[in-house]
Amino acid sequence: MAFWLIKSEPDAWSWDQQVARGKAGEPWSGVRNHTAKLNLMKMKRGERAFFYHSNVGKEIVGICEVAREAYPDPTAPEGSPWVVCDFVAVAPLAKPVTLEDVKAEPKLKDMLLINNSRLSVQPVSDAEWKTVCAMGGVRP
DNA sequence: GCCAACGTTGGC
DNA sequence: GCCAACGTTGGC
Repeated sequence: MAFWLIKSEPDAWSWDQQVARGKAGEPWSGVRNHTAKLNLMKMKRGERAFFYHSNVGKEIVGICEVAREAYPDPTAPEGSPWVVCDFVAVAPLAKPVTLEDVKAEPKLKDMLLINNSRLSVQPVSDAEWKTVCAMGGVRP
């Protein structure tokens, strides 16, 4: 069971919009980076990911779940290598965990959110998952 | 609005 | 295959 973090600018696609999609879920389209793509391809149905608002807010706002494993990105040209997974919203954090909070917590010093801030789909370790959940006031 | 980090492109 | 130039992301 792996854990992940996915980023979106709320101006483009926000947590509220994700919640509004309900069980139908939403394809995570637009990834055009090979490292991020590889992470999408590793995701298994039922695995969970933090939903992070980049640029505006700069905080982890919720938890979502992989509803459909990687398949070709419908927004990419035919024959291109890009893929999407579908995600459904599971629960909001009782208290969003900001980038500042993450930086201030020594246990989270190795998070890619800090060390590779441009990667839009990243793995999260078990320990990091538990720590962020505790800070956010939700069950891991 | 600026700039650092990173990825991609193209000349050699 | 190297590296300079350029574009994009995202924090500040």
